[in-house]
Amino acid sequence: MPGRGPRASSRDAILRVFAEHVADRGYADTSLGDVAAELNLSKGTIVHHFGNKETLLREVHVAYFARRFAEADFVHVHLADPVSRLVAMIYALLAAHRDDRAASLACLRELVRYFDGDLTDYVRKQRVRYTEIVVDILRAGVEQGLLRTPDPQMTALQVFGMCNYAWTWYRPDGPQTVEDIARLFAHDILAGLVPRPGADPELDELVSAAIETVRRAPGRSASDDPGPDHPASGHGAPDDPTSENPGGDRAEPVPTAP
Amino acid sequence: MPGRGPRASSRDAILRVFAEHVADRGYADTSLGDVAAELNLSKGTIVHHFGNKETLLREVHVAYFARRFAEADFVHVHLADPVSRLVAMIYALLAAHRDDRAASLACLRELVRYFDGDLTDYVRKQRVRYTEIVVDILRAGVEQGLLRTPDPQMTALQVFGMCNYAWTWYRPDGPQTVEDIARLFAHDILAGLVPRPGADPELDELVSAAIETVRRAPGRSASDDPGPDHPASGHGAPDDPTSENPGGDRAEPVPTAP
DNA sequence: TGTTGCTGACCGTACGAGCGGTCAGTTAAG
DNA sequence: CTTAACTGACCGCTCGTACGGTCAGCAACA
Repeated sequence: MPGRGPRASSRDAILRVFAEHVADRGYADTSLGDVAAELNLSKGTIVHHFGNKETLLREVHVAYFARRFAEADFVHVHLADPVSRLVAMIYALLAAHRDDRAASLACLRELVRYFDGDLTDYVRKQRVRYTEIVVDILRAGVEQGLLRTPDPQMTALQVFGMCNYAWTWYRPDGPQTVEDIARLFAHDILAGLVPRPGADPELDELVSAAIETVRRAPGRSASDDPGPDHPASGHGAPDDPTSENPGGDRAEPVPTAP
Repeated sequence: MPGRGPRASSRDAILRVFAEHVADRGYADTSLGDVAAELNLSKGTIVHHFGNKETLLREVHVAYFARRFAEADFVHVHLADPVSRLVAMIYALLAAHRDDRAASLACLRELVRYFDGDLTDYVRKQRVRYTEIVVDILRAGVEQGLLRTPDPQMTALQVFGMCNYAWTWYRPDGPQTVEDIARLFAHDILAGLVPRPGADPELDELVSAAIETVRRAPGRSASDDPGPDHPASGHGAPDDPTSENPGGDRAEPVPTAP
């Protein structure tokens, strides 16, 4: 127990346990009382720190996407060609299931809560921005003749689906490692399931190399590593979390996924 | 209002409205009182018919899978080769988002409730069986040299993911039709995103033909058509819904998805 | 050095709303 | 008359939230 620590802020701990509960039970079935009890805190303390339950979920979500954006930045810095970047994004999305489990599941389970304007527009912007990163990769690949798709937006949703749906079946102690899964998914979607005579072995190497690049990224494997302070570089978070887009229209012209 | 109809069983109406509420709000946030009010019924009536809330969800789930199994039967009867069958299954899964919206969303949203033994083993068996249908198609394709994947089980999960995740972004009034989406997804996963010189145009025809076959299936377009009484043919439901597998182990060796 | 006063993390209780579920009774069809 | 759909009041419970109060640490001041 924190034992009324000397200014020991319980914020992070509350956020962590709350995310775990949401990941395991879902938002509606997560009780603040249970979270408080697990931390030997009073329910009132949680309210003191965050105000209400919804804010907790929002903070989990914002932090999760900050980590994903930092990851995307890393990918763009260390990998140049669109195909490698796409593989890396697939791997990153799948690896989050293992390395950022609680937040990943919490966000994916409760994803639908961000549709009806329940949560801040900032969260919506994060989702749109993240989707655009992958769409841009696909579009660049098509322009360079390295990829082929008549609708990058739609294909991005396909990629998000095959990765994000993993939360329903992926288990860290399963037979396949995340790297195995990423390699298979990337190969399937890049080379296709229909075999062709002139299948180039270079593709397998490219896939493995891209995965390895991200896997060896600094600040990995430490599961409770909150990641670098996500410097506001290329794909940094849009605007500011505190500013409530005034008069922002609720219409969502382009579907987003992650 | 049904006006205390002549033996007019409200069962189906309750099930329908309940599924819609779960699809829109999720199971935990669905109130039996709200469902009853929408039907001008008393909450007690719902309990009278179904016993409790969990049973309602289970019945929605069982009915949903019965429809999917009937669909899979149709596919196997009318399409012979594994590639066409795979395309048809992709299309069927996507089309359910449009033609069987409420039940699809309800099942996909609350999918995770079937992991911890909350619901009957029968529901679990349905999921496993459905997964096996697609795995078998993939395996047959590999054996006949028409498909290539080192791990049919994993690839099946990939396919389920890209289809089922559509519930998070698909809107019936969106720019693309379900047929467009299915065609794109099928082509992407079959031919791959990396273009190859000798891309055969036959594949596009095969994809379109398979989709068209399922689209023209009898008993379609009538949205509230409960479908044929899913005759217990090849892929019929496993065992009996009422029999509670005694001593069934909770272990789920192979992950399932839909 | 002693004291004073402020800040903020934290507690404990209370409250009101809403939930799933119960049950005795009513109504109408067969 | 029997049966079953249905009602509406009711119970027990859980939850999010509100709020008054406690106490440790710290800084300013005498």
